[in-house]
Amino acid sequence: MTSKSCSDTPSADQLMALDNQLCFALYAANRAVTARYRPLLKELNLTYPQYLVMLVLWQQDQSVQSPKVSELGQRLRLDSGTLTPLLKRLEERALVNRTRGTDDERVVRVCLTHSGRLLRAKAVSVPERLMCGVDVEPARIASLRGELRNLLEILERVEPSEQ
Amino acid sequence: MTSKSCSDTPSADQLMALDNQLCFALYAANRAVTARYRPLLKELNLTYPQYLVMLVLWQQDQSVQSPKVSELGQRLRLDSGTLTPLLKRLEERALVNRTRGTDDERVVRVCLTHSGRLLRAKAVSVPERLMCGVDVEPARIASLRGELRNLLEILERVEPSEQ
DNA sequence: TACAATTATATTGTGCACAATGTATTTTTG
DNA sequence: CAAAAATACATTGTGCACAATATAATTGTA
Repeated sequence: MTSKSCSDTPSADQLMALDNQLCFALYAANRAVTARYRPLLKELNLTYPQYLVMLVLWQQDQSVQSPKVSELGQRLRLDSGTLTPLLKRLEERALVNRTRGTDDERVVRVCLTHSGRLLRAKAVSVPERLMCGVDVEPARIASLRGELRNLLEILERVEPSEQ
Repeated sequence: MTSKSCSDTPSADQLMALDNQLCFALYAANRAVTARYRPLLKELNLTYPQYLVMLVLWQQDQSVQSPKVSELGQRLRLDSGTLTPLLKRLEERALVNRTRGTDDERVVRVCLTHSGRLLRAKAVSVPERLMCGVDVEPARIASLRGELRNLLEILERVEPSEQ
């Protein structure tokens, strides 16, 4: 007998099978979920990443200061190359204002406009309506969400040592 | 007492909190995982979606017939608008051949070239190396993958009735 | 206080995703 | 068999993602 049994060392074929990869499951599930959001967000005229930005802004609307672009980026794990044009489109639609800082002229703070705040009322029904007609127990959703956050946290913790 | 307790009916604020949404957990985890693939795939000069296409082609290389573009699309849940330019780029790099069907001139079949087949040898180490230095038990990965496939299956089953 | 290093955002370019539309080729139907 | 419907890709346009680079402002340092 060798030190490891067959079940311990899957073949290269098995390791490379599409359906055995976490990456593809994540990739496909993510697109299936965003596809489910799409018709709901279309009613708000928002894309999915734009909706995420609005969620952050709605959540922090009570804060003393509007978030910087970099703070939105940290929260959503997006860089300025993604956020800058996205925020400009939201600004064109008068949902947000981008204002250059007075003390530090490098920073841009993003705050909601009146219509941006109003849009929240139309968005509150989205989370409930999303899983309408989909037979999944809320507890399983919550557990899956927890597992994904755990994975994300571990991956982000490891990065600094690698690379 | 009302018919439902507070814990049964979370507030709109709670429902709309970014961290309470499955969608964001999926979105962020997916990008974190693909970011982990990126340096490994750069050694093969493949993007992540290109890698997924190659995985399908490597897996089906023994098949009697090469897959159609539409079959790749079904497998990966991608449409021709995504696949056509991606496959053209793989063809430019001489990893695949795209050949118009002889019997049915509408279909395009995609097969591996010699170098496309050779590239597999360089790719076999990717799955193992991916989670190197990341402290997650394989069993948890497998379970998460199962949950995601389950979710995907449910979402795809529901679609036809809705929309 | 000059000047180097750092910080925060913007710009450019490539490659997905996906909706909408176009085009050529079957297949079905009257 | 001809016209209509369906099929399979291709094209176009918009909006992310992200790498690489640029620009401007601030901070640290000799």
